[in-house]
Parts: sequence; structure tokens; C-alpha cells
Amino acid sequence: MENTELHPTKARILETAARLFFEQGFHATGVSTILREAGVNSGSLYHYFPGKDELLVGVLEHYIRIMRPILMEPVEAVVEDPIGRVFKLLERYREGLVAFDFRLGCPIGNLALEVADDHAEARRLINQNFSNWIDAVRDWLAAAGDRLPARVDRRQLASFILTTMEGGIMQSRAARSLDPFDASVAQLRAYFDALQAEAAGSQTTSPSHSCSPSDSAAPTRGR
Amino acid sequence: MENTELHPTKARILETAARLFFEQGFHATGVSTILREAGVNSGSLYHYFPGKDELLVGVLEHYIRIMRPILMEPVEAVVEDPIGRVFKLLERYREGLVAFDFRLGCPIGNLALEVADDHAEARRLINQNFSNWIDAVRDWLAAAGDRLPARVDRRQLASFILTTMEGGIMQSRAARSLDPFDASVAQLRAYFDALQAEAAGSQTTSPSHSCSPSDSAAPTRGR
DNA sequence: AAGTAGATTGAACGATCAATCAACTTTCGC
DNA sequence: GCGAAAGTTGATTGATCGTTCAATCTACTT
Repeated sequence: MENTELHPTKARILETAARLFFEQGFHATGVSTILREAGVNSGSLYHYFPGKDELLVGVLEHYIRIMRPILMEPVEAVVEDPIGRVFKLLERYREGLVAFDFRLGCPIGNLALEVADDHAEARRLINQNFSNWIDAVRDWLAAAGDRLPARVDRRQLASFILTTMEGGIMQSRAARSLDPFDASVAQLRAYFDALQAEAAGSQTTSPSHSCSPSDSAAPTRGR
Repeated sequence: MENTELHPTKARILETAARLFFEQGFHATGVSTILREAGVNSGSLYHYFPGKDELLVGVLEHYIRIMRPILMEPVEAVVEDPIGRVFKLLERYREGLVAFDFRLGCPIGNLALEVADDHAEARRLINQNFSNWIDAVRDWLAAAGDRLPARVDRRQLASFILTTMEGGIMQSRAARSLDPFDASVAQLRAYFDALQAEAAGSQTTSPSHSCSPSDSAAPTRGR
């Protein structure tokens, strides 16, 4: 895309700021820390960004650019089944929780609750990130066709999956345990099983291939 | 409780800090702002609290104290039906979103993502708040008895309800619209309908009284 | 009435915050 | 190879950060 025409210094600032905002939050991250870790002088940063707020905007735009290539596409490459993709995506976030010892979750979710109130532009971009995430999952659900009841709004359901992810991550980070996240995903899976069972009951086409729902590995109960 | 033996100045500091941390977040709230709005001098604050971090701990303990009386008990007073209580509680959060123009959601959820990583004590108390919330809802679900399938873990389901609330609020705040929250609650309601239908199908006792699920007012679709 | 511990005052501290800017170097069109 | 634009340097700014503390006031004990 336009990544080729992105100045290396600006890219380094952006990536460093994105990481630090993710790790520590926006207000807790000092500009001096960004400068040190990016190996850049203050003048350079303010050459590319009018201020810290605009840097946040740049970071959020950065997240919009990288979401599909580093999140959706890898999932699509590994899993073919539309509904399987949904739970594969959730599994990715689960792995992230473990890999970073419950210190990191979803970068957008963090910023959403911290900076959404002020700064209209930041809120708009956070909402854009959410919307893109939902639309990608909505496309997967649409591809599931009549495996889900026709009455179910696909985008509503996709939004509910994002809800499950964000809410589950929030609790698991506080508990420093996978239990809440796994519990939420297990309930979501049970909901999907019910939806698929309902769709299988009132079906018009494709008489064979009546798949048994919930074939993937369900997360272990208890601790 | 011990509220009677709480010094008025300390109480005022606590309430002001709780409100400001809720409205602006922990890092974004300066001590000077707390002092000004509480009408207190710095020395008084540091007489009661060793530092800003311990003030946060005090605020989280404050939330633990007030959760049941200002959240659960009013719901229990208005709604008798155990499952109805669950959705009445969610409706409360919904009303809060509207009342504060999507600027405020759940105070614990905000702090969970902002300060949970550092400060072990704060994380512990955030987790305690979540746990108390879940346990209260779990008791409601337990009271629902065989209206829910026996196979469903009540506490897991309660955790999933908290997930729905937090995730829905996060999205609605970013979107400044009730749609994501309503969508999430609608999906949760559909899940509950499926669970109740399943429980009604394989029932041992109480032959009559087969209630039709989802009798309460479902949130309106669209805007 | 004297003594004392607790509560309150508010000026001041050093550290850090985001941001500035004039001087300097590099890159690039022509 | 020249001039201009773009990029970089880093010391420095004023504001604000969380915190301190000696002095003063208040309420209760003896």
C-alpha cells in the first residue's frame, strides 16, 4: 500500500509508540520513553507529528492498516471453515494472553476505554477498528450460509463475538488466568451449537453433510 | 458497616477520587484535581493515604463495599424472577450509558485495562470486584433451578454475562450508540432462550408452568 | 487547665511532562 | 554543482506531576 512511501524514521516512531501505548497505555507512556526506545530525537518526532495526540491518531491508523494482514489473513490461511475461523481467531487472542503473561490483550480495547471520551478523532478511529474487525467476521459468518438460522443478523452476531473477546480478555487479565476467557468462549461455542442445531432443523437444501456441531477442542473446564 | 467510623474528610477524598478515576481514568487524573474538587489540602490527603497508588486501592475497596447495595439490591428489589434480574442488571448499565452520554461505562472495567498490569494490589481488588459481581449473578442463576440445563456451569455462565456487559459497553462507548450493547444483549437473550428451551425439553419435575422464554421487553433493534 | 494525638494547612520541592526552536546535515530536483 | 526542501539534533522551556513537611489548629484525656 502506502507502506512503501512511509519514511523509516516515521515508521519506527509509529511502531514504537504503538507498542508502548499497547503495553502501558496512552497517558502512562511519556514522549521521552518513545524517543529513547525508538532512538529518535524529540525534534524528529515533532517534525512528523504536531503533538502526542496526533501521534495517537497515527498509531490508530497504523492498527487499521495492519489488522487484516496480521490478524484475519493468517487465520484464513490456516482454517477453511467459516465458523472454524471465528474460533481460530479467538484462539489467537488466547495465545496472546499466555505469550505475554496476561499483561496484554487487545490494543484497541485498551485505548477504547482510556481515550475514547476526549479526542473525537481517536474515538472515530477506534470505532473504525472495531467496525473493520466486525465486518471481517461478518463476512465469515455470511460464508457459513444456511448453517446458521436466517433470522440471525450476521453483523449483530459478529459484534457479539467481539464483545465476547474483549470482555473475556478483560477478565482474564484481571484474574491472570485463562479461566474467564475460556469460560466465555465455551458459552459462545454452546450458543453457536444451538444456532447450528436450529438451522439444521429447518433446512431446505443440502440433505447430506449434516455435520455434528462443536468438533474442535473445547477448552478444559475448571482450572 | 464500617462506614460509620469513616472520617468525613477521608470519605470525601475517596468519593471524589472514585468519581474522577471513573470519569478520566487513573493516570489522567492529577492529585491536584482531586484536592481541588474535594476541597482538601494535599497534606490531608497524604495524611490518610501514603500515595496516589494507595488512594487507588482505597477507591477499589470502596467499590467493593458499594457494589451490592447500589447495584444488586435495587435490582433484586424490583425484579423477582432470577433470570429477569440478570437482564434488569444489564438494563441498568444501558441506562448508565445513556445518562452519561456514552462517556462512562463500568468503573472497574476501565481501571482493569489501565492499571491491572502494574500494581499487584490493585489487580487483586479489581479481580475481587469482578468475582463478587459474578458470584451475585451466579446466585441468581442458581435460583433459576431447572429452568436452565443442569449441564451448564452457573458460574461460567455468570462470567459470560459479565463479559457481555463489559464488551458491549466498550463498543457502545466507542460507537457512541446503543446498537452494539443492544446487539450483544439480544444475542445473550437468544442464548438464554435456547438454554431454557433445552431445559424445558428434558424436565423431571413440575409438569405445568411451562413458561415461554423471553417474555421481557427485548431491546429495540436499529437506532 | 495542661497535655497530647490527630487532623489540617499550604508553600515548596525535585522530577518529569509535552513541546519548542535555532542550528545543522542530508537528500533531491534542476 | 547549486539551491531549496526535508530531515535531524538536543539543549531548553514552562507547566504540571506526585510528594513533603514544618507549622497550626482541633478535640479529647487527665
